[in-house]
Amino acid sequence: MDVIESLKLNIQKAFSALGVEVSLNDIVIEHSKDAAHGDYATNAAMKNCRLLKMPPVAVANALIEKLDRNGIEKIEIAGPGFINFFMKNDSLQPIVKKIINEGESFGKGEKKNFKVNVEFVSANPTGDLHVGHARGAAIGDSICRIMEFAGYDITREYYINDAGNQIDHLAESILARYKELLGIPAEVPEDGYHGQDIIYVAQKIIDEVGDSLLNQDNPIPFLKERGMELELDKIREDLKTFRVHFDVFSSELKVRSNGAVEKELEFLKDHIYEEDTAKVLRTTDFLDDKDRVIVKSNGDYTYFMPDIVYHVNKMSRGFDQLVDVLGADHHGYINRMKSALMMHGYKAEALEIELIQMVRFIKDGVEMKASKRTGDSITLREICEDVGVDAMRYFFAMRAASAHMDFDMNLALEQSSNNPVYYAQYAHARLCSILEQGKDIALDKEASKLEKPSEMALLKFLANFPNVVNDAAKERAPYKITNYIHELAGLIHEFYTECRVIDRDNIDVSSSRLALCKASEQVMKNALNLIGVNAPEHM
RNA sequence: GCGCCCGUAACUCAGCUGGAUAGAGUACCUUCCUCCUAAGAAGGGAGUCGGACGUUCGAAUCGCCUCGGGCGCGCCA
Repeated sequence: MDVIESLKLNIQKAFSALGVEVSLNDIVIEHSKDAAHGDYATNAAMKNCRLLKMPPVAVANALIEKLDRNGIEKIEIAGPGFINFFMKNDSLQPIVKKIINEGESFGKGEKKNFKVNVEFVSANPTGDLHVGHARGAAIGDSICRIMEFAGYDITREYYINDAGNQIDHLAESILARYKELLGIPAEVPEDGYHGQDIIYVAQKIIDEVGDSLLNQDNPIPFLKERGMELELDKIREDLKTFRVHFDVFSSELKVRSNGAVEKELEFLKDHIYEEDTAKVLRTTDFLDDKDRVIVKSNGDYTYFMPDIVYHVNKMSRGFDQLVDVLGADHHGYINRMKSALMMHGYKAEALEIELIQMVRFIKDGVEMKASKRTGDSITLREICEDVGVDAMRYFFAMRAASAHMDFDMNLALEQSSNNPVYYAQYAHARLCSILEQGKDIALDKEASKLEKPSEMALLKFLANFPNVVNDAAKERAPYKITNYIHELAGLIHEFYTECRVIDRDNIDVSSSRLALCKASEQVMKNALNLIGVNAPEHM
């Protein structure tokens, strides 16, 4: 059991001895920010003073009379009623052994037997992934890594909107480029795609089938299918570079096949009314503030209709929860989709939507507008080449998804050494270097010689990693991992500065410190992996 | 007009299930490499936590109001 858990139990028992039962969840142990406040502190006395009908400080005094002093050096009452714990060194040292033994599993949560489907990116296969997709990809993938590590059963899913008319526009655009490349005058339609990648696709098709399409009455169906495949291939390639993989690619066409939409309409009929000749879904019966048209007067479906089918399809595959990672401009969509699922008897919580706020890319003080249509968008590929995948992923994982963010291109492009990702990676590389040089010295897994402030601070922080993982998973908040990484790097650098690790005249201490290096290196690597950033051994 | 997100140091942002002196990076100013990676460390200046009221032992954090910025509110996708 870790130190924090045992402190909680200790306090709970003390409350019992005073005749009050307090839930473990109501006892909060926090790391003291200031060393003068000890190693750990609790506000339990203040929080529960009403139960005992005594002033906070009196409760604190009564509590500490009842506390078990095992492993505790000193207990103090401070301020308005905080109880500060000063731990004995040997109650903090055992974490080193635990980390080294568990290795890359340290921090993993228990299997939760809870299946979650996370859908993210889902960019239309009509052009290269651009930089606007990057944040969603980085955060979506990090959420998956963190939740998986915390013990959830995760399926990563990409939804391909291959049924809409954007695929027609794609085919027409490719056809125009195809003709151009063959020397036949043609123009990309106004509402088509004007990006460079379309020319690439057209060339690829020429390589495959030559000019044979010119003789066909209607080459559009072929171009739709082949063009989409080629676009998807590029997207998969870019995602791979970005260290993102998907378990499932779902096709809208497939989801809609076999009359699935008609069946869904039939299922929903009690919630549908007609207005003129359109069909409207009464989502206001649930969470929405407005009813939604699902079948237009002309008989076409609105985009909402197949999306309902898709979400019901996902639920029917046995997931306990769906998570959609969407751009913040989709927030109006949350309640209508939840409402539709509730018509199927699912709880509102069955679907959670993670909104990703817009990123502004600033270069030379001017915002760069990324547009797929105009062709002058910045692609994910080129920015990864310039900035590097590590920096991109770290940067995006650094901020809460809900926060608007500015991406300073100049900083990212010109001064990569200023990027905080290097601070963390450098800490890792330093440790690796020391471990390499001290590899002939046996590690003292008991870490019995650790006592310096920077050593003890590091120990406490390492021990907290599993809690941080759990919290980040529960909140679907990768930035909490990134914050942890940053702070851990700081503690490692402080330790490095204060404590000379390899000292051939003092092998005992070296041995303990090397074990601490190993444990710190392991936790740093585990944490970086959760946000998809490499932990280099040399820099 | 209605709804969602945001407003914290010069800049970019943490901190928000209420807790001790509000933090980090960048930028600026001092120090520190005969010694395991100076892509580092130590220290300094920098704040009416947008504003007002309320809830209470205690509010950056919760509630209401208000101001400012972004985004939604289609028989578009």
